Amino acid sequence: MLRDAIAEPRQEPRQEPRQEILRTAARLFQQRGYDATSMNDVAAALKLSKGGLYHHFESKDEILFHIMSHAMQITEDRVINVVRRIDGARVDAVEERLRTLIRLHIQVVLSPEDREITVMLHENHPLPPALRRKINARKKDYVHFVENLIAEVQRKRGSKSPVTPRAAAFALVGMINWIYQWYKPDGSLTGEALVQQYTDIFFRGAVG
Amino acid sequence: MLRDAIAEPRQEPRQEPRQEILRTAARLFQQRGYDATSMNDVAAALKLSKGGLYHHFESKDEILFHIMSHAMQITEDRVINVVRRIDGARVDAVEERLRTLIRLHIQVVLSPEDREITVMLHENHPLPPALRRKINARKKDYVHFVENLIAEVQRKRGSKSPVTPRAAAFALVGMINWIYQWYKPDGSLTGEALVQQYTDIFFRGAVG
Amino acid sequence: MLRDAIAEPRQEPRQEPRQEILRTAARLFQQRGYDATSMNDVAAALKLSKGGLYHHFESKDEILFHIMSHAMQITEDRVINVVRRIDGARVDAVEERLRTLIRLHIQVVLSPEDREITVMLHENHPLPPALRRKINARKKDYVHFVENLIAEVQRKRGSKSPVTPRAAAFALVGMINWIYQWYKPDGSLTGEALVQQYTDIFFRGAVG
Amino acid sequence: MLRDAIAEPRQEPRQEPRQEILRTAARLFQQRGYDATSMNDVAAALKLSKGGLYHHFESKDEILFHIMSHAMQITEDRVINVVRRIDGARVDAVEERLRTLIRLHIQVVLSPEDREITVMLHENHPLPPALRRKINARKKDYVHFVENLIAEVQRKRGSKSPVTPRAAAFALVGMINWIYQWYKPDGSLTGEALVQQYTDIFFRGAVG
DNA sequence: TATGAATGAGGGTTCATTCAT
DNA sequence: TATGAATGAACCCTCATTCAT
Repeated sequence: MLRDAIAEPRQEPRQEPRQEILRTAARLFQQRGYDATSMNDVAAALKLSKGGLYHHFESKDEILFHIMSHAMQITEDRVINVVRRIDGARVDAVEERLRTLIRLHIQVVLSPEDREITVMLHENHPLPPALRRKINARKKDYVHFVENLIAEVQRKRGSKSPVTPRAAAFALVGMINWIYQWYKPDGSLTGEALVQQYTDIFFRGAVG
Repeated sequence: MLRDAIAEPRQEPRQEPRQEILRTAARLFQQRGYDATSMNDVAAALKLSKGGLYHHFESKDEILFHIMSHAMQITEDRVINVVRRIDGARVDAVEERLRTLIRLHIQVVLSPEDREITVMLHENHPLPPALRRKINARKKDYVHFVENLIAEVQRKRGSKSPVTPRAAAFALVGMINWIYQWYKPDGSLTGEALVQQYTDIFFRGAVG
Repeated sequence: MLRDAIAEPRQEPRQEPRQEILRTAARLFQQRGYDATSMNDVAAALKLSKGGLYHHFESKDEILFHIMSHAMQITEDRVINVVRRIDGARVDAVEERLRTLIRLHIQVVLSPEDREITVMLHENHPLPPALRRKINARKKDYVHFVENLIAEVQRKRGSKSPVTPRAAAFALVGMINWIYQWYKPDGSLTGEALVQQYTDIFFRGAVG
Repeated sequence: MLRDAIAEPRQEPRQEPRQEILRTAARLFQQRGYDATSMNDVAAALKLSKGGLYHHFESKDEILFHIMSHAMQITEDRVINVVRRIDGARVDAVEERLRTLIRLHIQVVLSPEDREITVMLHENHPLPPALRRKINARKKDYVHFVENLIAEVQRKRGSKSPVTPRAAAFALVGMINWIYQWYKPDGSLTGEALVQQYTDIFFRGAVG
């Protein structure tokens, strides 16, 4: 133990090249699709040989899994953890939490540097079952978090809405996640406008 | 002989085999993903040789394209055309149109026998650009139809909502289309419940 | 016997469709090459189904063989038989025979309606050995005929040329057959000019 | 170890495998024809997997193109460049150039180790248009070289022959290139005899 | 005769992965 | 670590041929 710490200070593989591979692979997977992207493509984009790639990741599956894990991590860090930190003592804190979640979730989906999000949203099929289950569990946790938050807001508001938090959570997550299917950053709709629109729709309906 | 002559009055030029191929292919594409399904798989599922498959379709791409076209056709037939037929003279006809659209769109997405819908929603990447553009044009038309319908409802209601029909249309279509990603037919949420929940959310918000 | 002749007056397959198939196939084989032309291509060009084609010919090989046979027939009819008919009694008849052979052979190679010639010259490989041997025998006979003719001319002229009739025959046949590789009908060199040039070259050399 | 270090001073970046592939492929293409030779055949002859073959060449087309390029290179190196080096000052140098060209060209066609020559002469069809144009340009250059040489000889000789250098060049090239269609190395006609025969025919005619 | 459906073998090519160097 | 060569399975597709109708 001690010997290891001294004699081999850097036993674990360096993290930077792995990160760069994941970033590049995520970009390619997003642009062309996972199946249409070969390990050759990834290696070439990194100016690396195919063999070199396999020194960092055991398989293409593993790369996809790490991209998805990273995407979940980003979501948890930049949405859930931030929302959790909002002070619950204030009177309208709960509602602010929900509004913040909507805003942050949309920002994550729109963030152009986070290609892994789109990959996570789209590439469910190729992942081997065992790994898919892991990702799905985290996705489910996310929806649960949203569901609980919605329930809290309804409670705080004394809402008599027939809408169940569960369905509301799926609706919210669905309308936000679907954004990657149609949103063009150079279109007329800015990210901020989208946040306000979707917040309004979710809180007050679209035709009120 | 005579029996045949009576029972099968004429051997009309068979369009069926194409339909059966599309049905089977759609099922496999939905289950395993387009890229993960080989023409061999499709042929085997049809108890046909690979070569026999190519007697009916020129390429795997073409099959995918026809599946997607068919999915759009279903959507247009079973949602748009039905909605259009609702009598516009009645005082609340416009709102009923929108409610009907939500219901029918959800039913189409949930319909277990229409595998092509899911394929259309998911498999954008593999389609060659020229064919993809055709499908995308029809998808865009659909969203426009929804957008116009929402605008009408807002007008009829004298809505002062800051929500634009465009954003509302994307939100609605997104939350419905996303259903295929999580819905389990054997779960606790029935299709009809889902319709009511989503309608409420869209008309009055989720926490009102 | 008698019965046959009466009851089935046209026992043998009609010849016309076979001829048309051969003509069309020869054109396609010449344009695209034998291997690059599928039976489908041939059938389509004839506005015939693939199955229909096989009622007239047993195999693609057989078509190629008949094309080549026909090409040999043309050569024999339009070159050898004509040359043979030139009256041998006249004093310079032998030399005229050779000049005529050169002219007719070139005309056959250049004849735009006789696609089978080019096919015969080019497509040796695809023919099955047994059939190839048949064609090759006739090709050999042709060269022999040329060789004998050249020998006669040399004898009549009392030539002391060291050139053997055999080599001369190959040279003559080679330079004429090769024409299909480079000749463009719309170029500056007319067929008649080519005849005169090649005749001169063969009789008196190219730089005399 | 030490032995190795001495015997094989350095493992230079291997260009050999490509050369060996081209050599083997040329042999097979010549024997069976390009279309009748599969990549499997080539790989098997090299004791290589099909996939391994594609490590060195991108496509079958590319292999054919390189074979043909190499054939043209051989022709240019062993015929044109040698002929060009013949001293032009001597009085009969021009005629010697032409005689040398005939000899060297024939030797190239007869050379049993240069299979690519035959392939280049025969396999025009399979090459994609873009590549075919490149090869054809070099072929044309060759004929032009021959044409110019013939013109020079005629000039030097003060020839009054009606034979144009252009037609003479085609005739010469044709009769030589055609050799591959009939020549048997084990026949009675030696290469050297063939050279003398063809030279005589071309300079003085076959029946003079 | 003619058709259209079907077959089965094989075509060229791709690709994730392995491994000696 | 990194490379380049190699593998072997699979992929989409083509094609000569057959056969029931």
